[in-house]
Amino acid sequence: MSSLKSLHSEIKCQTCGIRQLCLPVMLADAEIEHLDSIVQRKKILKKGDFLFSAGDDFQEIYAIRSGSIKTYTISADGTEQITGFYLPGEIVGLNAISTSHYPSFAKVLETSSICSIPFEKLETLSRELAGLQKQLFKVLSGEIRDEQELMMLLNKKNADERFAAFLINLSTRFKRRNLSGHEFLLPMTRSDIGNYLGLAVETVSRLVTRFQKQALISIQERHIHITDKHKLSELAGTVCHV
Amino acid sequence: MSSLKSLHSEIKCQTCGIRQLCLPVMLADAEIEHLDSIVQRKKILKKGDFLFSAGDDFQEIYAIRSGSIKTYTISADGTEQITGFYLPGEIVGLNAISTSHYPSFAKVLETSSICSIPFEKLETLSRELAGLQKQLFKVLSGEIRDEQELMMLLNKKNADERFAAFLINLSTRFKRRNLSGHEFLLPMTRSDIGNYLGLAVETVSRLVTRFQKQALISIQERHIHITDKHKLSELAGTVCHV
DNA sequence: CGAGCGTTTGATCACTGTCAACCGTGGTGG
DNA sequence: CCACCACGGTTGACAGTGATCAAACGCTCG
Repeated sequence: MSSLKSLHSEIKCQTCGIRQLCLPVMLADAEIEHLDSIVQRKKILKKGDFLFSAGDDFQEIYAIRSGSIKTYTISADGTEQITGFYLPGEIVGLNAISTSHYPSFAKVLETSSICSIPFEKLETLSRELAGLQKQLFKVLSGEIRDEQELMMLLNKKNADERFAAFLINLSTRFKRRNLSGHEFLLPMTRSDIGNYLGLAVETVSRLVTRFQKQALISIQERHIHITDKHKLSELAGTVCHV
Repeated sequence: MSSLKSLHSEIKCQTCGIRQLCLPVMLADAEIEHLDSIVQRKKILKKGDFLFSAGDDFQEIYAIRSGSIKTYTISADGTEQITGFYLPGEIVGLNAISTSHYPSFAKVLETSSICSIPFEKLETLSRELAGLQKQLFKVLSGEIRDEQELMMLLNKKNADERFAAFLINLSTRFKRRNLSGHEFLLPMTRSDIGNYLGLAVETVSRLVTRFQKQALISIQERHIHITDKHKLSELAGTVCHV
């Protein structure tokens, strides 16, 4: 236990491998120390654990250090709607600020290491550190923007284009984390993908097989290899930057 | 001209009819004066005018005083996607913070009075006024949340439910502005509605006529009267709070 | 080893998009 | 002043994409 604690206390924003993706990105070393002093490391969470549930009191936001999370809401009639997948360096819980209760569930998709940040303290600190405030605004604004892009996707694109866009998006995000953008592990099930993209599981499954036949990708279970990123990007209606 | 100027200078956050919906909501009187000092009143804008276009340098965010705005993006293949409609007291331009360029167009739907707020100054001021910072965070967070709700709508609901939800949403927002929630003017065309909801114009038109036959609403041109809010809410999959 | 979940594949069907035609209105120019 | 056009809106006929229903298979985990 003490060894575990010492292990955790070794984790610091200053030395965190993904700090350039996370809140510290615009801060000087001395400022990062301030931020670090209010960040709490959490235990490692396992698949199926909840970061928070809809209705819980909003106290903190969460930064993913490793692993992945899905957030989803449940509507009156019980249907689940996945609102996002979160990768290392991304912040979860921002949609709770406006109402002081989390409006969604956050479920861990695979063993993950999470930092929790008390939001009141973060607010206070960001009044002292202009760079921190700026970054917070950027993260919030970026999330709005991402969702607007997703809206366009759901409104105007067919199944092929949605799935292609989804894969390209994931690829881009993995790459930004210095992981391969061509070969990675899907953290979510086909069913999750379908739910997120507004498609039936069966449709996603058919897309997987068809995209393989068309030599755009090759998949074994969750392990995906993007073999023709250019065509995939074209399909997605975005420009390929590799 | 001087009379126009004096007219404009009379407009102040302190006495603005919608200040309890807008940024000043959590501020003390003295603090509102600070805010007011950085807010610029703009000329009255007319239908078809642009607040900003995609690609423009991001300098300021805009608060609607009266009238209405639509924001939309244009994708590579030229299709337009409306991302939101904005009513008095709502803030436009927040999705530009993360990239320093507006990612969308903002077009005026009817003669509107708009306040513009230089964002850098607002950022600085919000480091002094905790209430202002809090409200900014809330507005940003609220926008994320609204969009997630919209996502659910686009992903999981059929045409009837989408249109019902759209009307209920508008009704609620008008009511919060002390306008009638039962009778109001739609600021946008059928085509806009369809674009926003991911439906063809023809489908929207058919919905209008069918909802009238079902005695849920009655519409003359843009003038809508919600006659059975309860059933409409049920259809929308939300709970009716009237 | 069995149960349950995740995945795949096939057959069918319906919602909604697309195409087409038409009406009314408002604006423009000859 | 009128003719014309552009635009917003409505209605009908038809077709296609993707949902739904059904069944079967392979993993994983208790």
